[in-house]
Amino acid sequence: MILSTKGRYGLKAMFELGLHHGTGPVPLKVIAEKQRIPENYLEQLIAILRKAGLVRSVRGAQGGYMLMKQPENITVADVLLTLEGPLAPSECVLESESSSCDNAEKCITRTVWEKILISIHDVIDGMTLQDMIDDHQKINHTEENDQQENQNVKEQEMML
Amino acid sequence: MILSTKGRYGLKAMFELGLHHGTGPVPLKVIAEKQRIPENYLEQLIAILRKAGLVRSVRGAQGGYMLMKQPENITVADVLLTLEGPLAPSECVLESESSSCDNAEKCITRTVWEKILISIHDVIDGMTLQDMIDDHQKINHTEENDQQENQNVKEQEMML
DNA sequence: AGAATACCCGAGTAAATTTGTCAACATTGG
DNA sequence: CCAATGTTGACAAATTTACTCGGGTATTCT
Ligand code: FES
Ligand code: FES
Repeated sequence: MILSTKGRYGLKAMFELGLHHGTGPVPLKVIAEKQRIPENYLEQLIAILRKAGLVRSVRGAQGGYMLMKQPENITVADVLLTLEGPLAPSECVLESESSSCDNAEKCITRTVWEKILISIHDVIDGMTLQDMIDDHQKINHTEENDQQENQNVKEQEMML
Repeated sequence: MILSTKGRYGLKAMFELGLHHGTGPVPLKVIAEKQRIPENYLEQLIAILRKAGLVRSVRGAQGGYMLMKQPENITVADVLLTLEGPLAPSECVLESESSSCDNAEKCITRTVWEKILISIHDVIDGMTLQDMIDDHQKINHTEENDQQENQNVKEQEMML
């Protein structure tokens, strides 16, 4: 398994915030309950997201968290990279440390890691919270008005 | 970082075996030295690969390891999945346990993990050891002589 | 003002995983 | 036989994960 609970919980939490976007702050307890995340743990995760500028907080009674930007301007990559760090399969495909491996120019496995990295980023860079919300709406009730470009949905059953 | 050293060392080792394919068994010590892998550790890894039917061993003096199949019939996925287990970003996209998550109908993050999984498999299923060997030959021919300071940062930009 | 609500922060920690190391043994070639 | 090499299982340090806990601070409601 690739991701830790940080990334998984974090994306769930951000999605939950996206659902309530524009309707005031959402208390941590609500996020934790709805997405079934240990509240004390989520506290830590959302602190990271806050410091990264993805969410902002409102203190005091009736406070909570809200998205800092519009859901269409927050990508899955923003969330996952913030919480998990680089999703590179190996050190040598990180920008930070390009000289960690000794014979990088001859190491052919490096090109494998690069291709995996690019492939992952194709997915997570190209998907925003708004895309997730749209998918969710479409699944929950498939009537409604909106007829816009079907960009990436491929009608796979989401079970149940 | 996604992969552990198991997968990284393992793919290096398999690549090394691919280079020597058809020329008799390669001792563990040679693989370890050429790919700079702790020999005692590689011992464990190659045992896994042997049990998975990817390599076979020749005991005794002048013994060593060799690929069980042709390099073009061994994919990167074969190696990585053997050593790392499923590369799924989350439990819920494993065939083994599809009902592990309780409210899968509301969970839109699952589709994200599915897309990442598919994307990774597009890469690793479609690449064989022979592909890696071919790439290696090509690189050695083009920059045969000198060891230049290469900036691979350019390739990072491609992933957008 | 005072109480309730809710974020903020740093410590601690048990369990799991990773990344090896080591020793004894089995097999083969010369 | 002897040396080279694979086979196996045990052990363990270091790191990471996935939390828990306790006190502190800011804000709002009455
Ligand atoms: S593993 Fe990093 S360059 Fe080969
Ligand atoms: S995380 Fe598994 S279904 Fe949502």
